[in-house]
Parts: sequence; C-alpha cells; structure tokens
Amino acid sequence: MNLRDLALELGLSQTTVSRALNGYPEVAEATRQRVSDAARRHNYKPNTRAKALATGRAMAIGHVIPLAAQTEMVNPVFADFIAGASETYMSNGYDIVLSVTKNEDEARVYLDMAAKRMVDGVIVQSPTADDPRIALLKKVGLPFVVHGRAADLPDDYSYIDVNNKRAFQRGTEFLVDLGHARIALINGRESLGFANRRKAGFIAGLKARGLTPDPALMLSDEMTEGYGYSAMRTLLSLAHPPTAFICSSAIIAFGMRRAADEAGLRLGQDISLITYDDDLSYFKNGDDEMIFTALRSSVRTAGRCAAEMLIDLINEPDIPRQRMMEAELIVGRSTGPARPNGTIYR
Amino acid sequence: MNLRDLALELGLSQTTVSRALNGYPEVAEATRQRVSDAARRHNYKPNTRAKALATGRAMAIGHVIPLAAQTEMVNPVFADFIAGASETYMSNGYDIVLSVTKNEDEARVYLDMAAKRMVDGVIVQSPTADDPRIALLKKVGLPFVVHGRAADLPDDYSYIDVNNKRAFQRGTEFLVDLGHARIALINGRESLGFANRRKAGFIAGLKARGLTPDPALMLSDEMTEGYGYSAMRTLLSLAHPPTAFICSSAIIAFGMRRAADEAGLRLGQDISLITYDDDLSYFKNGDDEMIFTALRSSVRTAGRCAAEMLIDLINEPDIPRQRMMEAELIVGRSTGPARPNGTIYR
DNA sequence: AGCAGCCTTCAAAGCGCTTTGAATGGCGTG
DNA sequence: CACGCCATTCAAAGCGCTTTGAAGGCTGCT
Repeated sequence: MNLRDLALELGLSQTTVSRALNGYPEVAEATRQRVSDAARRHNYKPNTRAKALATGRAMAIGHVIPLAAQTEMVNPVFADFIAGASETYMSNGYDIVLSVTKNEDEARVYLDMAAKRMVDGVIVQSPTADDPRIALLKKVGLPFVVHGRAADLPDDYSYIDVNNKRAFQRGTEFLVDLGHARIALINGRESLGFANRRKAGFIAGLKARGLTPDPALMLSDEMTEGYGYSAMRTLLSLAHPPTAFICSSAIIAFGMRRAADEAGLRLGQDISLITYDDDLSYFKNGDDEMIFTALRSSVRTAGRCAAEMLIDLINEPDIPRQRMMEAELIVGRSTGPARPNGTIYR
Repeated sequence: MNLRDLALELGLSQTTVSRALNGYPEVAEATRQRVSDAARRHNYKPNTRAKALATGRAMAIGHVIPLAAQTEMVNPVFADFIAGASETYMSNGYDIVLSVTKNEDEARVYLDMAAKRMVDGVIVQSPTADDPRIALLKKVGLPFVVHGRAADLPDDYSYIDVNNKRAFQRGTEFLVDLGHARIALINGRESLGFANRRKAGFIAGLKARGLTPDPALMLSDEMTEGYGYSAMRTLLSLAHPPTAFICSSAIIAFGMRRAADEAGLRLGQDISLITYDDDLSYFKNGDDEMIFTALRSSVRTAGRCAAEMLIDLINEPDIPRQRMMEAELIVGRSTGPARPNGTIYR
C-alpha cells in the first residue's frame, strides 16, 4: 500500500492525503479523519526512502562503533549508550544506522555516510587527543556530537563528556585521605581522551596531597576482565605493592577483585579499590549496597543526552551544544582506611 | 555532488555515468575509466535513498535489540552478535538499521520496518517458545533469520542456533562423571528458547546418569553478575548445598565466583562450575588457560553466519536456511572431582 | 447580481537514482 | 557505395513521496 493507492481508494489527491497525514492545516477535519482511518486500516506507513528523498531529511542518525585496535573487541559500553540514545530517537522519529568498524576505517565511514546522505547526523565515539574525525565532519558539514572530548582541539564542536579529570582527582584524594600512600591507576588505553584525562586527574590528586606519582603504578590497556586480573597480579607482586587502586571500569574491577581474592586479600580491609562505573545494566555495582566504591556516571544517560543534543543541532546548526556531566563518588565496601604501617596484610 | 552534476561535468548522460559506475558492460572502457576517476576525485557516492527508491532494495538489514523485561537492560551478547554480523554486511554492501525496543513493542517495530520498506530483511533475537513475530514476518513477507529457535513452532523458517540442549546435557554429564550428585542450574529467563532448552538438557543429563532433578537447585533469572552472586549465596546456604554448578553465561559465572570466593570456597577444588560461554570480547574466559570449564560457542561467529544466511535468503527467498552450531566443552580450572563424602568443604 | 476572499482540493514538478527503449556513429560486408 | 550490425550513448519514464502554484467552490459583502 502506497500513497497513490491510498489516495485512489479514498478518491482524493495524493497531495491531500499526504497533508492530512502530516498534520497540515489546510485539510478539512472530516477529510483528515477519513484519511487517517484508512491509513490505519491498511497499516499504511510512508516509504522511508521516498520520504527521505523528497524531504531531504533521512530521519536517521549514524552511530559508529569502534572495534578495539588489534583485538577488535567491542566494548559493552556502546550497547548501553545506544540503548539510551535510542530512547530519544524513538520519541523523535529517528532511526539508527549502525556501523561497526576498525579505527583506521572510521574516517571513511563518516565520509561515506555524508556522501551517501543516509543520515542527518552522527555520534562520534571514543575521540583521541587530536581526533581527525572532528575536522573531517566539520568540513563535510555533517552535524555531529562527540561522546567525550578531543584534548588538543579547540572547544568549538558539540560534545557530551564526563568530567573525568575531576572524578579521578576526587577518587584519588579520597584514597589518600584514607591514609593510602601507594596508589595504583589501572587505566584504559591512554591514546583515548577519557583515559588521558583520568590519568591527569589521578596525578593531580596525588600532587594535591603532596604525593609523587610512580610510573610503575600506572597501567593502561584495553579494559577487560582479564586485564584487571593480570594487572592486579602484577601490582601485588611488586616488592612494595600499592595498598589502594583506582581503575577505569567495573569490568576491570571484577578482574582485579578476582586476583585479590586469589591472593587472599579482602577489598575494603586489606586493600582499597575505587572503580569508575558506567552503570552498565549487566554489571550493576550492587543494587542495594555498593560492592565497589565508585565514581559513577550512567553511560545510558549520556546516550540519551547526546541524542537530544544531536537532534537540536540538526534542527539548528551553527551553535555547538556542550554538556559536562559530573561523576558521583559513591562509597561502597571496597575502600577502607590504610593500615598504619602502609602494608596490605593484616 | 550528485549524478547529474557528475554527468554534466563529464559531458555524459546520467545513464552512461550510472552504468559506468555500476559495472554494466555497454560502456566503453575508456569512458568507464574517466567516470570512475571523476567519481573518486569528487568523492561521489550515490545517494542511498535515491538508489534504494529506484532499485527497490534498501541494502539495509534491521536488527532489533530487545530490552529485558522490566529492567530494560541490554544484554552485551547483542553487541558481539552485531559486530559479527557487521563483518558480513560490510563486505556485501549492507547497512544496519538498529532498533532498541521493549519486548511488547517488537511486533510493531517489525511491522513498521516492513511497511516503511526501510530494510530488506531482519534478524530476530531471543525468540520465545511460541514467538508471534515469526508468523507476523511470514505474513508481511519480510525475509528474516532467527537467532535461536522457537520451541513450539514448525521448523519451516530460517534460523541459526546452538544445540543448547546437547551442550547442557554434556556439561551436566561431565559433572556427574566427576562424582557430583547435587548439581545446580543457574539459568537465564526460561521463557526464552535457549534457556528452556538448556534446562531440558540439564534434566536429560541428570536422568541419563540416574539422578533426579531437584527443583530447588534450578534457578532462572536475568543473566547479570549480581544474579550470579546472589544465586550462589542462596545455593550455598542450603542445608545440603550442591557441589557442582552449571550456569548460562560467563557474566553469571563471574558473580558466582565472587560469592564462592567470599565463602572461602575454591572453584575446581571445593566446588565445580561449568559455564556457558558466548566468547564475549570483554569477558574472555582466559586467553591462555581457561578460568572456567566452559561450553563455548562464539556469538560473534553466530552473527556472521546469521548475516550470511539472511543475505542468501534475500537473494533467493522460499528456501529456509537453517544452521545448528555445537558448543565445545573446554575443560578449565573450575571443575574437579567431587569429594567422596559429597560435601563441599575440604 | 457580482466580486473579493477564504477554505479546500488538486495537478504537476522535483528529490537523485536506475532502467527501458531509442538513437547515434563507426565498422565490415556484399 | 549502400547496407546492416554492433558498440556506445542518450532522453525520458518511473520509484513514492513532498510541496508549489493554481483552481474550484463557498461565504459574505457591496
């Protein structure tokens, strides 16, 4: 069933039917009623492609999910982000066009999406410090919102980000204030903006409390459970192991906890751990009582906001939209005061 | 830059340019060369919407990601599945249109996708025993491949599935053969086909070895880390706790392990645990040595296959494509012989 | 009665592509 | 030299929708 058929059946012109369905004022109320009844009866929905072609709006947003370098893993964070964004799109009539690509192909994907006019805007994930995609998208004039920020670029594009630096500074200071003097950072890949800022916050936190960062206590890699486990083992095997840890994802934290358990160390008593927590649905950090003391900011909420900002931007370009979220520091059972002698064993 | 501009610049008709770019034979080789050079120079890509309208093929596949009932969580399994499918789509020129919806809206989403002609086919996730979507999609004539199977429906549609029943039967028998007599099943929601079959396999495995299933040892819920943890605690607090466990996802397994650790029990020694393992990228079950003894089948591979099957189906409907994958049983460190007296403490 | 002016409806053009059917030119052949 | 044939190229229609500009039918006014 297409518009022509519907118009024919109703004995009306396509113009009138189209207008009736799209809520234009110049249609008699009785006619509109008749039309929308018929449309519902036949489950008529305008052909997206034709509509997009005629209006020049695709009513679709492009999301590009990056595969981790080499390993080609896909971070579960993106699933929750998209779920959040989707709520916004749904109520605004937008669809999601998804592309999963290796980092080196991303620029081409955006270029293609722009040239093929298949989306009205895109979300850029995981920007690097000097991300080339930003200049590229500006050049081709495709509206975009960055999830995160590019460190070294002028601040004139739209983004939504968490204040990662402040969060990690706060977390670090919290640990120092508990008496911990040797604190380790188990970070994501530091080529990415968020990890870079977390490291900066970590260092700032130590310095603010008069401590000197120790490079041996700052690790960085893809944020898997296995990495958390092996990082923790490595750190615990040091001659003078840290007594507190701050890590970049709940998934890492679970791996770290596994290593700690194996070593017979109790979180919150023998050692302390703070994790960044994206509030992923399948990794809830405790429903009632928090397992981990955490710096929490929901990535799902971020997705919802990013989508809102992008739709705004599409309707009224030129003014960049920017939004900064603060992570909450929620105290859970994984942190406690340091032992007076600075060791980890009871 | 569109086709008309390009044709104008080249002094050719749109027809010729279009044919040159689409590899039709009736174009002189020199002309084709000239055209494709110009196209590359201007980064010309045909407008997807226009092309789709003209050809009647959207060159897009719909994926619907279901949100868990009530909680609206999104299972990380889908991220990996899509990553797999995406590999296939990429090399065949298909795009992914994503929709994230609550279960009760799914039927409407498919109906819309069909009516709006925005996709050439869809993937159906997480079918229930008597899934209404299958009949619906047949009725509207939209090609589809189901990831999983609907238990109670005739076997005349396309699907890719893992032999869940056999896998769980095998795993259960493996545990019994190690001497375990009280074995618990920590399953996903049993309204879903896969969980249902796993339960059947579990029961079959027990019966094949002469054991009687105990309803108190069969739990079922959304497959989160937190559920694994609380399920394990519940089971361990029984008067006569199980000595072996088989669970439906690596994420559950991590939660179970946490509870075991807290209770001072060692996997593979005091208690045994087998997990189903979708081989999710961020939850690798050990790179070298397996943490968990596992029934493994890569959901990413499943995604790749599903996509291939769907593309086949689109090109040649009518013949349903069906594919069954077997899970490997890989022995890791989480299983060991039962203690002679049937207890869990050393 | 005649006319302006509104309300409602319509025919047709256009979005950017593919594809049909026709036209052009160069070539070999009788 | 005329003819037909093949290799190229083209103009135009059509995909299903929106939207412009025009027209038809009423009303109310003079």
